[in-house]
Amino acid sequence: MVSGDAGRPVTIDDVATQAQVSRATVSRVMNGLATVDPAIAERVRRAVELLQYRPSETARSLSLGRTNTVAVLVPDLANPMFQSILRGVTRAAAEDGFRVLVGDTQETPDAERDAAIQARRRCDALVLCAPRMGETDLEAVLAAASPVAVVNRGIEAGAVPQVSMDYEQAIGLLVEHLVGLGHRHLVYAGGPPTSASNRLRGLGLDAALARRPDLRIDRVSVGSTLEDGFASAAQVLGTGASAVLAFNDLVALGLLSRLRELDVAVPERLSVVGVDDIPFARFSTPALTTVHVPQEALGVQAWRQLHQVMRGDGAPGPLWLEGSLEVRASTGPVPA
Amino acid sequence: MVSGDAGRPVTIDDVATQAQVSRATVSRVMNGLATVDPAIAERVRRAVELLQYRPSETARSLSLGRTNTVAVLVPDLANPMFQSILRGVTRAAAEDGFRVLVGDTQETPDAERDAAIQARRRCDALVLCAPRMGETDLEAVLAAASPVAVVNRGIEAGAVPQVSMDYEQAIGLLVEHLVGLGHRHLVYAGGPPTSASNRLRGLGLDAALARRPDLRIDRVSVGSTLEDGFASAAQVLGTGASAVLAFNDLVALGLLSRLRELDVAVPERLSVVGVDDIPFARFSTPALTTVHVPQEALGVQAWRQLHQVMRGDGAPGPLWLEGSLEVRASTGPVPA
DNA sequence: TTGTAGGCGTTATCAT
DNA sequence: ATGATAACGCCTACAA
Repeated sequence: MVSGDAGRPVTIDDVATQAQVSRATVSRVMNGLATVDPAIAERVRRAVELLQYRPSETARSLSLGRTNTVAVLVPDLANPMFQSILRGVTRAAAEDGFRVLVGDTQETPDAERDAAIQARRRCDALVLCAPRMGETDLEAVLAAASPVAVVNRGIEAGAVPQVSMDYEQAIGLLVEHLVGLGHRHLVYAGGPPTSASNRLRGLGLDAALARRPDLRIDRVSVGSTLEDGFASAAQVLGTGASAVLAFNDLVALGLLSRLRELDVAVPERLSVVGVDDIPFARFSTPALTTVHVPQEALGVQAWRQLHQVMRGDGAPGPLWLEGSLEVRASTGPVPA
Repeated sequence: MVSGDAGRPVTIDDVATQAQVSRATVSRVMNGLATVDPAIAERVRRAVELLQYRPSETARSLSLGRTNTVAVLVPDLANPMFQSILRGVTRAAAEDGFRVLVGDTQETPDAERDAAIQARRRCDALVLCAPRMGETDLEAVLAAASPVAVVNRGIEAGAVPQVSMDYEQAIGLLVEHLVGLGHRHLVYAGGPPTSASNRLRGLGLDAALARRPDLRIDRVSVGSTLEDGFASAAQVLGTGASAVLAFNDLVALGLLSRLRELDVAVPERLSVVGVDDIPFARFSTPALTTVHVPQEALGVQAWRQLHQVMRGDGAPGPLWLEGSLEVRASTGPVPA
């Protein structure tokens, strides 16, 4: 696709002619293959330089049967979470000489299946981030688009590489922290009902309740954005809880903003925690207590697992990444 | 790359055999080309369905001479600005049937040139976001990788599609706003010296000074991140200015966080403004006065211009997008 | 309307 | 060590 001065792309044939050798030799030089007479190799290199020859990746792909490209499909490119995962995959894949083709399904589960199959036609592998599609479609995609790695959607299938954040554990850390501060009545400001990661958080709450029967945890459905958090204040305060577990940091920060408007002192009257540890969490007022989630690592590990499968080194088991508690100023002792 | 049950990818030949027709006919049916006998077309479609045939995009690309893919190169995938641009390009390009290959040069100007040429080999076009490379390299890339669109780097070259944010105008809006509140001594917390957009902001300051000779604007070099803003408090306060213009919202919010720790009342003692209107600007304490920048539109317009050139409809002139003032709570009258 | 054959640019096999 | 030649999978004149 890169053209010379004439406008017509310069091909391997042009170089061969210029250097007075065969295409095969040019190819060998370009790929550093086999042993080529140094003098001839030099002649070829000069011709390459002279003509500004760049091999066609498309032709190479066709001949080699691989594109050295991996597709990453996310539900929403605007979500900081998926941006981080995308960055992780991009950087990790680059280390192995792979490029990334990005697809954004814009939160329309119906489009995911086709988008996945479609993306896969041009790439050697696929990373599926938090797919929203149904179980049946997902299985079909996993079969049709293999090799595929799945991020943040716990699935049963054994042979497919997958890496997920252990939100159940994350919630456990937060509940323990709050309990340690004396809180006994909590409220969970939940995320999208269809989200697999929201389900995991719910399991974390269940586990916490099982451990501490004296605990009360109300659950309200809020959403996943700053706006959702902002709008949830009344609902959250209505429960009378002394601490709120937000679905994520965005919700927590949105809520914090509204609480300040309402003159609800945090953490004196209400403790607030989030999940993710996005960069802003440290800079809010008050700074947000949260669980640090290695988002970019999710992408990195997804690629590593995928690459392992592509090399034929067998399928690794599901990988669960754990978070760590970041105690900041938004949590404090339960009000007397 | 999608394989049938046998493991071997199913090709157009397999379908032709199955449907008892020639490859050409299968191709025609797949592309809805020409007029094919309905009965035969149906036979082909059944064969396609039966064999789960998916044409090889690679082979199509080689034959057609285009990939229907555009590369987007950004200095840093972690920067919210570039994420928005990427999203804009991805969505706009998708409407025209194009996919996006993303590249992250990780803020290493030396890597940009090769990355650009490299990315372009697999794609039909290239979007260069705020390239950090030198003028010479840039011109070389523009020539070698055409068609290229450039975002947020004002360049002289006339024929290349480019769209940039008019930061000069943005700064003008902010200065006028502050002047209207009575401020006469401002400080600019500047961004990276090599950044073209930082230079534009400087021009905005110059223009404002030209309009209002009674104004004093100190300039300090701060950076572009939350951390940079946080760390700049002493430097900023040291100037004695009554209002600070931050390079962007990140810097402004980081500064806000630190000012709160220092018990410097905003806006009572110091007014603070940013640039970008990132989602958080609305939710900080106090909410940040800033200029709304249509970041995603930058990406959308870049694609539109690029696509126009690719269609041979001629090169559009440079496009400058303008921001709009968002007055919030972080600015107020100059202290008595 | 359908089929035949050549070409897209590269790599890889096999002679030489 | 080098050069023909045949893939790779698809599209598209051109011929029938």
